[in-house]
Amino acid sequence: MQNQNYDPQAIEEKWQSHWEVSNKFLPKESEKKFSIVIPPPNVTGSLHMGHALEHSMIDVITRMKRLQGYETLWLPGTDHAGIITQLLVEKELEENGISKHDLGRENFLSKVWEWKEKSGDNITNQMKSLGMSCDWSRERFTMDEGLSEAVREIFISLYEQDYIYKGTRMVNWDTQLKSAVSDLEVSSSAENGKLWSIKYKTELDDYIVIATTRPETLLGDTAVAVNPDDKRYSHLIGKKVEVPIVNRMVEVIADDYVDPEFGSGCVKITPAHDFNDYEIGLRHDLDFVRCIDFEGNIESKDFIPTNLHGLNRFKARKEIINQLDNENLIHSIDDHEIQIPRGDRSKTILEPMVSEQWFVKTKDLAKKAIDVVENDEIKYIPKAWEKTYFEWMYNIQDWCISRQQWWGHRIPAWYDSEGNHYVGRDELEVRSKNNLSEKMELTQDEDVLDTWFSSALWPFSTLGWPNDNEDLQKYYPTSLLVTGFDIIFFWVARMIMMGIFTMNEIPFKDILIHGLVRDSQGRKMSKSLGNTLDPLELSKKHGADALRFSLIEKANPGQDVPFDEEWTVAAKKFGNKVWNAAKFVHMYTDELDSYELTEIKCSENHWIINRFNQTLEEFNSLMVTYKISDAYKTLYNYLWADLFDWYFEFAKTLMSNDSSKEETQKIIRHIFLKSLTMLNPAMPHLTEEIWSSFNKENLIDSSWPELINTNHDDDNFVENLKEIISSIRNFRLTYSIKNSTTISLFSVKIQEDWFTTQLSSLVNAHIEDINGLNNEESTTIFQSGKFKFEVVASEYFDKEKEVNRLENKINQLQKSLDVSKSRLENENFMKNAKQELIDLEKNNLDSSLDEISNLEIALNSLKR
RNA sequence: GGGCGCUUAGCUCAGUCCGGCAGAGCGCUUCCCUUACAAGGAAGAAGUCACAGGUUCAAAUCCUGUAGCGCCCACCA
Repeated sequence: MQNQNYDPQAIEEKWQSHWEVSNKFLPKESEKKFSIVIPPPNVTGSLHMGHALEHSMIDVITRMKRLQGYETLWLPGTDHAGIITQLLVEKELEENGISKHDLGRENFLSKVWEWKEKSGDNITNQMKSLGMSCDWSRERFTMDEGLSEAVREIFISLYEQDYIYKGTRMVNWDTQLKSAVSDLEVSSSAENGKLWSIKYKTELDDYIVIATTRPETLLGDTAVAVNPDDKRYSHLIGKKVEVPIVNRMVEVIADDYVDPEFGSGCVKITPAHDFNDYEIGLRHDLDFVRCIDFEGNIESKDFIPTNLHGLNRFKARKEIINQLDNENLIHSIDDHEIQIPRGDRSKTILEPMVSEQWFVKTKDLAKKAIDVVENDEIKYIPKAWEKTYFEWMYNIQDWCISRQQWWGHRIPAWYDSEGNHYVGRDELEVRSKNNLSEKMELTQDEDVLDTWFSSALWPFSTLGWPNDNEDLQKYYPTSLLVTGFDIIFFWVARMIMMGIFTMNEIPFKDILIHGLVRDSQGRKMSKSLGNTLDPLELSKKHGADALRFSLIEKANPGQDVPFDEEWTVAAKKFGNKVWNAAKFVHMYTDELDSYELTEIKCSENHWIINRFNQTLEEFNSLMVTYKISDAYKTLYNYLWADLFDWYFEFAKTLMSNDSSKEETQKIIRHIFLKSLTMLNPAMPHLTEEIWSSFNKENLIDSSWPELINTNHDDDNFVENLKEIISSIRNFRLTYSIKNSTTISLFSVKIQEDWFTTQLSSLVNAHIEDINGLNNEESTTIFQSGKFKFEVVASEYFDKEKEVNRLENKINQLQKSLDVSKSRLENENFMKNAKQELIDLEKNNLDSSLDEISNLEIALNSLKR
């Protein structure tokens, strides 16, 4: 027997440890497989609302599949999150006055590992406390031995098949991290800046004006470009101009890139510090003169005035402007909105920098990854995201995978003293493969790989690749990926490419894209706005089940979730309702020895079975398209309105009668427990606890409901009954007739027994034959379908008010009647509409006419 | 500059693919402590389906355009 009150805290931890200890989350052998890998959270992070949403969605699907008899694996794990984690540890060290260079690489890394060990369990424990049904025995970490081996193997085979190359390229350089970052890790924002127009002397003893937003880069100018069709400057093409301050003579070149309409139509070209200029530099074979170093300071080179040496690039800008001004070389200064590229992690302004990096050639890999989505082997849900995916994939750039960091997978490449590189599993292998003498000194590449490189391997590396094992056979490709749209490029696209490259098979079939959790006003949750909510706190306050349900109830594909704590409060009330419903079922049914269903006779029981079946069917079909929110809203409405509000009341009547008692006891118990099973994936603790008060085995080991056989068509009689009950209750309210007052209802003929029994018991009425009614009495009428009841006016109500009520009712019916009438009289409608629809209108016409005429009779009797 | 999405009740959203009398939850109003549940029950009120045209017997739904909001991508110095 269950406790008196619903207390989530009292039951949730108990079941979490029970499930885990008794290995309930391990896959159970079955023909049908369902596997999913978690989008690995950062190992040092803690759970936020986005995680809670994502994990709740995954867990609902996972638990449903488990109940449906699939061999179900949800594989958890965490990501080493290279840059963020390193920054975090560096920051902590700095607070103690230690820099990572003081420690050196080895010592620093052991500090990071310490940190990882310390906080690594944090997020998994938080997941456990929300009841996530991951197979924790298979938990992985992107830097553990197996996954590191996978990274090495794939780096090597990509390299050997020419998909990885090392090259000197223009990259986005983060001067704080002192590392290259990929194009994707750059966010541009429009900011107010200046456009400086600067005079460059020409060899014709004249000057031209060039416009720039970054005057400090003129130190590295190696050309000035104009549009080839620009008549104003055609005489200068091929001539020299002098770059101020460094007094370098550079050529005026013609390039289509230059827009003659913008600024003066002349552009300074700095091939070493601008992406466009870099391209132009390549096209025109210009010199690449670096004038800013990797820390963002001006280089101390001979051609640069010494007062600028080592100066930070922004200070240098001021200094250069001053100097130009002194030399009278500033033509004008205008306000100008500029796009400032910042690093996602450090938030500092990035510097385009030419440097030597490792790249993945993506064109061919992307081609295959596009094909599998185009031919529907992989489906995005919602489908609209496929367009975004295609757009990026068609224009994909080579992927810069090296990072000048310490925390991460070190690049498996070694250099000899001449700078030649050799790729291999380790130094020994490199030597033997390349016939290098043992005397030759080799040093390993200092850099590590982009974190997303190891994440891209996640769907198979976590299953044990490169070892060909049972898990890989069974669970690859995985069934589903649930993730946010913000990492489609970072992660999803790359997993598809790497999955196909490595396994020759797609990594997952469906990609379910969820939305963002926002605050109740629809704003993004952010620390700076102070509108973040802590899922753990919410769970503590209202229960994990309530938190899960409040998220699930809003979680349709692609849909943002505007979250309000009220939703969680409401979900807890729902849990309480279910709890009390369970008590009710116990109270009325525990006395039976067997709950085996037998023949079903009662209309109300047929009705609830039909409602259950409809709900189950709708739920199942919504879940096929991952409309989790709609599925659970459907279940919620059915449970609360149909089962608890209506059916439980009907059942009380049925169970007070010996002839229908046992049948109803069986049905109510059966339906309740089946419905509870459907709720289980969303509210696992509550349902498991309730289940345990009815059954010996666990709900998690039970199975998903099937449709219940009923030989009875769904007639409308119970709906008629509900309608009449509602209108009589309305009638009571209108005339303040106390519930304790028994109303006398007169029926034309004594209606079916079950109907009148329910009616009289639910609205406290006494039902009599119409013959007992004095013809002179004014009456009012309640009708639905074939069921009709009259009530004597003088006993209960005010005639005038009732005339009003009836007239309103007639008006309503009349409107509907008019619609049907006009349609049926419309030749074109009769010609074109489906027969079904015509029949529907005819039926409506008939029933409306009938009801109206009955209401009019009552109306007349009142007006007498 | 390109691309995508959204606009339906006070709030959050279904419904739009495939046209057939506008739906749900929350909130709101009134009544009710009736032995599962007041964390509850009952009954209500509430919408020019953003706007303007068009197609159709029939449009929230299809077509064209407009406006507002949001997001993504992009090198105009």
